Amino acid sequence: MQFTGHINEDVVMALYLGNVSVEEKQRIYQHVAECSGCTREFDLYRQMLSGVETLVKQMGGAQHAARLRSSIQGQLRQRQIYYDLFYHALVGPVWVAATMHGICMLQFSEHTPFEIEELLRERQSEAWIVRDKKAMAKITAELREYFQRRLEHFSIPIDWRFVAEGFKRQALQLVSKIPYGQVYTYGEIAERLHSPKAVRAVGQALAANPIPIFVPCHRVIAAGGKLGGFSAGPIIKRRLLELEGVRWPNVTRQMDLFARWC
DNA sequence: GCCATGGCTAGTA
DNA sequence: CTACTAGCCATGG
Repeated sequence: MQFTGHINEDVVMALYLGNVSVEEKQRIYQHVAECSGCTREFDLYRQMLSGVETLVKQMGGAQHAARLRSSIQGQLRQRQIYYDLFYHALVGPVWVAATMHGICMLQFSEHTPFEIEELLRERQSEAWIVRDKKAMAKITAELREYFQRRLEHFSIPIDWRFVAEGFKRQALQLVSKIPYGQVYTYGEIAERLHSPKAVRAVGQALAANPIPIFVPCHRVIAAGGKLGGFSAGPIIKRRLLELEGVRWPNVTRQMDLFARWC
């Protein structure tokens, strides 16, 4: 067993089974004490394992241990959220986070890792949150390609559990289908949600988009070719549209300059 | 339930 | 063109 810096299943299992040297054990415990993420995580593992012990005793055999172990690992994976920092000159620093179900958050502007973990924990209090460059590599790679204009469609699914059900989710799911480089107005989104007058509500829903870029709310603009708002500010919205090659009309031009879908 | 708040819009001046 | 309205409606306190 090699301790690589953070608590994971292998580390905990090794401790549990006694497969670590005394020095290594000390090193691990010291790290757990210093790293808030690991403290929390280690505690959860410990609770789980004590539960397992009880179960094993009750079931009267170690032969069940393997099955339980894999079942626990499955559950752990379900609660895991990985995150990492991405940077591009066009948008500055960006935090991205994902679960086993897909990408769940993208935050513009600078935050400390601690703040990002807080944000994630607000949305999923039971999550085990780990900064992991490797686990996020596919996502950051696709982002990089997107900003190099070499990628128009992300292959990573979206974890919709982080978006409230109902109108908000409907709006964002619809927006997620707008193709690269095309734009829609708030009114048109409202129409397609069968409540043509809910334009402001659409704005509210988009304002609460936890995953901009992946859910391309920047492709929704105001009526008459106006830019409309953006949670991270109009400059970034405009840059994203320009990156995607959207022809920017001045206000005198007609809406039909925009490409359409449907 | 009531009220305020928006990444809005269409109409009018 | 801009500026100001009065509607509108899903949320959150």
